[in-house]
Amino acid sequence: MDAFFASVEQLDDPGLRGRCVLVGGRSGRGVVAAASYEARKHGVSSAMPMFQALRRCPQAVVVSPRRRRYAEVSRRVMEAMAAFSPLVEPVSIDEAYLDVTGCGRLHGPADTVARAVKRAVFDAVGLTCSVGAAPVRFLAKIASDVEKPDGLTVVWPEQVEGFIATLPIGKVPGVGRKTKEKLAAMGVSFLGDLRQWSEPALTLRLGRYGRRLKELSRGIDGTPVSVHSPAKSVSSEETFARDTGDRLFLRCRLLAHAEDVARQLRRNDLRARVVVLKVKDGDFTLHTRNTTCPRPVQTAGALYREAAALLDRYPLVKPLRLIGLGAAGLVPAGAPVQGELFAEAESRCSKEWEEVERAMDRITDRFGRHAIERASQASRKKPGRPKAARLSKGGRQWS
DNA sequence: TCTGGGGTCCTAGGACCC
DNA sequence: TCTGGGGTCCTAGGACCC
Repeated sequence: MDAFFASVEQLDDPGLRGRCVLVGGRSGRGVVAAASYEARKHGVSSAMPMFQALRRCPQAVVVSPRRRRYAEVSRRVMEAMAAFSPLVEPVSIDEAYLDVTGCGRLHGPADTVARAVKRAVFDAVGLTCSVGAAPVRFLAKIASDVEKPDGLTVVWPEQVEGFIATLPIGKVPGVGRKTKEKLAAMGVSFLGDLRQWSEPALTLRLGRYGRRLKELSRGIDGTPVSVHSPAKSVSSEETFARDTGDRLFLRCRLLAHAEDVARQLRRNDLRARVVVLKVKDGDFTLHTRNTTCPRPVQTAGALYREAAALLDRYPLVKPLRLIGLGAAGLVPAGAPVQGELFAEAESRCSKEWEEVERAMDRITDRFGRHAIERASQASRKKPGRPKAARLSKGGRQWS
């Protein structure tokens, strides 16, 4: 999709059409999640710090992201694509691969299909997208980027060799800043340049990815378009308005993230074997600490206990910029557990807490995010001492 | 005035097992 | 008699993607 989040905002609010729109946090420490094409003309791009973007484009309207809305539009886009082939692989909220191998008799040649897909997407959601078509997956992706917005680029089989010969190496998916630097030092500027290099030489310098690049340079990409890929991890994190070393505050935020992650686990009927604590120092160095649980956990309480223990063992030499909690080693919630090996009482206790948290989900779904909170979470959005928990007289507002 | 949040995959060392 | 070979799991960091 073209400038997806920004385009959705312009779609929903006609007052934003034709204007510079930046979607992202406005807290001073945020970055641009999406910039409308009007804003891009002023040198703004996504992932740019918001303050920089606003310096380049002071007239821009900053809009907070509405993830739910984008997810809804995304779902309809994916459905529109599914009409062409059962093989649709969403790779992110605004991008998907479509395998139309063997659909020629039904839909016609590649450019015809591509045009039809663009039309179907526009009819479904009223937004433009850019489509790339090629004999192999990675070239289709690169092609989709050639002409934007509202682009359509086909790399026909007989064009593949020429396309690769002059393709800047940095355009290849997986070649980022570091790899590009390494390759530049080797005298490689275009994907085609890799033809001079032997696979062992590339593997020596780039590891497993060297072999992959060698194949790509020959136009070979065996990666299939696969529909089903279950999540391997879920997480929740936040960057603070100001760096902090306040352990009480950090623990409190950790609990909030534990609740968020637990909600995701429940929604997807999963448990986690691994709990990850993520912290970023004021100087941007990132650290993770993880622990493998004796049996998979699902409740916020259990996630929090593990993460808090990791945090307690983490020496806070410098104040932290970010804290996050992740869950990995995901297993289906119904998967068998060697329950008998654990104390009966402990098992019953965690079962009861799972029930409590599911009840909290139902209340949250119905009455909103802050309809119910743990007492320890009330009034704890900033560093400092917690205020006392309270219960209002009518009993309608619980903290 | 200060660089998000959510992911995936790879690497590498150490513990441990047979 | 101075220490193999193959495997898995765990942990931490890093590159990369949208």
